[in-house]
Amino acid sequence: MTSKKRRVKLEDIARKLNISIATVSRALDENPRVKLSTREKVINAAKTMGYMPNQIAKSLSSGKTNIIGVIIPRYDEPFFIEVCRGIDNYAREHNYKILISSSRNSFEFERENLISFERGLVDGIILSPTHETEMFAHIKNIINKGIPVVLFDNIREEVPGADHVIIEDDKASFEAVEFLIKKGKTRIAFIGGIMEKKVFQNRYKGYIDAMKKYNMPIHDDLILHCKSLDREFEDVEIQSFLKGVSIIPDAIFTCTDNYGLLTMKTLLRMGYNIPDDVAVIGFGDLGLGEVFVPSMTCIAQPSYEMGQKVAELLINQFNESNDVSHRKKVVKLKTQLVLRDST
Amino acid sequence: MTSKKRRVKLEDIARKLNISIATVSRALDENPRVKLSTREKVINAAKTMGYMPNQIAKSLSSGKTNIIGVIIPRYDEPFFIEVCRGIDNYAREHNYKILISSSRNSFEFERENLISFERGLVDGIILSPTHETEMFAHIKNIINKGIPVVLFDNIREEVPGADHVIIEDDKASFEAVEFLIKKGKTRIAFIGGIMEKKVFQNRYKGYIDAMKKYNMPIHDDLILHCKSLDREFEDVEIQSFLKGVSIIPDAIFTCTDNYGLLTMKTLLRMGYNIPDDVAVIGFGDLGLGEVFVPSMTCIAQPSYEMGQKVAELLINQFNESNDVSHRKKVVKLKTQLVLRDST
DNA sequence: TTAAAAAATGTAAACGTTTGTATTATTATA
DNA sequence: TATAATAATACAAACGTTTACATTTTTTAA
Repeated sequence: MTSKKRRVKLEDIARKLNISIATVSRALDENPRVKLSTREKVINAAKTMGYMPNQIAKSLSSGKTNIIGVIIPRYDEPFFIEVCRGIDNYAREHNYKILISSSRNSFEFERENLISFERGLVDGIILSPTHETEMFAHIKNIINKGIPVVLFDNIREEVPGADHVIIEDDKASFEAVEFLIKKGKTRIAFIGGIMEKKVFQNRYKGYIDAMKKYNMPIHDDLILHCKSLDREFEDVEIQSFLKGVSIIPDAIFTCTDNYGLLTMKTLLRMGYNIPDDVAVIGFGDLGLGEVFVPSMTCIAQPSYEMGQKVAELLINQFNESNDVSHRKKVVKLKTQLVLRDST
Repeated sequence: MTSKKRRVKLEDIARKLNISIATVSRALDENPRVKLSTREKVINAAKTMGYMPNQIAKSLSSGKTNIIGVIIPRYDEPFFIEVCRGIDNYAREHNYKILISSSRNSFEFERENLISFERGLVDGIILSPTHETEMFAHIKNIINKGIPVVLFDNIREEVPGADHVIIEDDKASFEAVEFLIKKGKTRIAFIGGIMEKKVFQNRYKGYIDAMKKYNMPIHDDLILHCKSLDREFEDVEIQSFLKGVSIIPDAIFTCTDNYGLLTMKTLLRMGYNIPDDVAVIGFGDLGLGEVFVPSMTCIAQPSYEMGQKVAELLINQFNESNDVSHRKKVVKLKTQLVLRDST
């Protein structure tokens, strides 16, 4: 039990059975070209000797690693985790593993991650660009090298040769705001995120569109574009917004579950009643909205399904001919307004 | 732009510059054995030709993949994500990537994942065993093959040859319950998880120890071992527990943030005042406790640090001599009781 | 019982690196 | 200016597979 236990490899089995490596390899593959009795001998020997194929050698030989690279802007956002869960699930069913890395909301990290994926470790890449990502050269580069790419969530610009999966953000928030208006709310505030993010642009657009359509006055005072990329500062920002607002809103449409929860928290602490004084809507619906008291009305985003879809598109690319020319599918996923006590 | 763009490899550079592959390889390594002028030529050529090293070939040749395999019981638990974030962070700083997979709370999946990691894809493994994991043969097996292993969180049995990182669960919950007692609470309920999980055993132990030490009556009626492994059913279980309880508790010690939040939610809906009627403590402190109204007192677990520690131990193992004999460090991390409005 | 066909196995190149050792080119030394 | 020492480079094996093609063995048919 002390010794240098070398991995057993095909050669060892071959030597033991006095046959060639090729035959061993084929036997373990259940290749009918090798006689049944030999196959059985090999499989037995492999088992008793504790053979485990070397994935790296396999990959080098086959040119496939069966690994999918995933780049998300951050880990501490349930949305991304949920998407990853969806990816993982679909991928595993199709015999792929996923290698996740975070770009930490930084374009530079995103680029680095992408480059590190260029080294042949992954068969394809799933990427959710950061808000800083304005240039797409690094992505196009990867695609030009023939590596399949699927983008999701925050897509500022369609990248030729990649597939895209997005949510109908504008439509979703339009509907949410419309719902508030129809409830009779007239002073509807908006809390969104950095406008560098396409998703926040779209959610803002939906808000504005709905307000305009119903001829509601739009007060700049009632609009906050949260700049923080960090839980703690989001809280600070929202608090000071709510405390400093000149007109008291009777509803607040919020672009994130977390914004929604923070908003409700602050409102409650300030002594407002939800939903009677102020109604609140969140975006995402990743579990917490249901637990809060009062529970939070949310736009439910199909995050898990998004992950599955994204993985499906990528794996389809693997199986397509390498004809890059006519890819670029854009899949839009639908949301749903889930009504709860906060409205 | 149509064509089969083959990856450029060392050979291509070598041919172009009319030198040997070995020299190219060494030049790119900045190996002083190759003349400075040659090095520069090679590096330039590599850049202009768009050379990217092939990670797989490198790994095969070097016997190192620089990938760490991580197995967690589930994705949708902020604790595990936070640990992964810690691992990822430390790993990246030391030039490792992480490959996460979920055992989905199933021993069988855990085993499968472990086996798939035996195929040489990862240099070492970080594992948090599921509650179903009673046998450790599969882990010992891996260790016997010389693959470094670090275990964390839910460790039922110390595995020789592996490092362990745990939290002082019993101590933490003892302190929390003691705190409640000193606050004058007398009917302290306990809500924990499946007793197959060591962490829940320990947290229960801490509760019992504290109650005994202060001669508090222990009512079985006030104790719930939640069996669900699923958010939705946790809610159902806790609700029916709270609604069916014969004595109204004046405090509830809870073994999870989520249990705590669900408890608070149900109590509030039932019309109780927190903390005046009932105080509540959660375990974990992964962000939500702060947002809830009232905010939740929690035992703060150093999850991120746990991840870092675990990664550190693994990477240390990589650098040690392969002398398996005297490994098996057990690192215990401290918790902290964070006081908020729910107590 | 032998030639042809089919089945089983073997040989060797390939995947893209790294690296120990051998070889060649350059410089220093006498 | 020949030679020893050193610097620079090249050769080839190794990492553990897969697989096209070659070879050997077995079976079939005449």
